Amino acid sequence: MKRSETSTFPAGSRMTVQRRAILEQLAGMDSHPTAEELHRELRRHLPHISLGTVYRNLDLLCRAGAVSRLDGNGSQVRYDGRQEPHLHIRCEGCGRVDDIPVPELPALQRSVAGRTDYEVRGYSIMFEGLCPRCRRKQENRKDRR
Amino acid sequence: MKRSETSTFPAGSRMTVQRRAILEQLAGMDSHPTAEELHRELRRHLPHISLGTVYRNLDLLCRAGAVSRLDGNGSQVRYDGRQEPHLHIRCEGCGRVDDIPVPELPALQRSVAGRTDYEVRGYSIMFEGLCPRCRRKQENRKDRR
DNA sequence: TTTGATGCAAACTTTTTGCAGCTAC
DNA sequence: GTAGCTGCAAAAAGTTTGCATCAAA
Repeated sequence: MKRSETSTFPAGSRMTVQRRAILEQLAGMDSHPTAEELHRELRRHLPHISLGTVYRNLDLLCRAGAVSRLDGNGSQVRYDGRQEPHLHIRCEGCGRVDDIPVPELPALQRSVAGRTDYEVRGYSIMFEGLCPRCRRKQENRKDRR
Repeated sequence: MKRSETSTFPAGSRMTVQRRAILEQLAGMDSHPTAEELHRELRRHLPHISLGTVYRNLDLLCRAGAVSRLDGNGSQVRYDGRQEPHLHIRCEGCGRVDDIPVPELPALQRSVAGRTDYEVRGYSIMFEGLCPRCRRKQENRKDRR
């Protein structure tokens, strides 16, 4: 989710080896990993890091505004370390999620704020479609028939 | 999720008492119920309808395009029977989800389609904020301090 | 030294699934 | 009569949590 407000890292929290690794791993991946994917990658250098620790840190980082949570049609939540306003598109074929930068998002947010009595704080936009690779696969399947 | 394509009800599927009830119940609720809320309501007239049946039907109706699935920051999925292009806003205080009609959505979809190699099929937009009631609650809490 | 964080495993919540019997067509 | 659908219950999938121990500040 994109947040309009700026938020601070929780006071009194400690920078542990695991927390730093999670932050760096997230920053270094341009995909949008699930907690389990992240855990699998992290274990290559920290073989004993637990899935619970990954979840606890992701939760803390989300609340701190350093990471956003991408819920979508999948069953698992995905996490995103980027902060600039952008939206997401999920492939219905393989489940991958890509970023799309779109300049009209701030205008959309203003428009929404003007049409509701809610205090608008942020948003999460997920498009759905077929990625180029899955499009090709589908074409091939059609041709074979 | 809003779909751009028109979709047909699955061929060979049967209109059972339970399926009709689910469709009618969804159409009659302007909230966006979870599977469990729907199940609870449905049981008032069909005391033996099972949660599994509700899930199976919601899944079928989603694939048919008659219903859309609202994933958001909550743990449970919510379902929406409306078909016109609109977006959603979830209250961070109480979890309720409201609709907001926004005229710029088709333009946004065109813009996205022009910026990606995906075949764009639909979208799901969730804003986050505080509903008027929860805003008031928060104000009161501040005043008391 | 203090207390926030971790690893582990168990618990929990939500959703899916197998199966025998039922019913729409 | 056929095969799609149902209720029930068990299983699966994903996430959270309790607790003893560890380690950052």
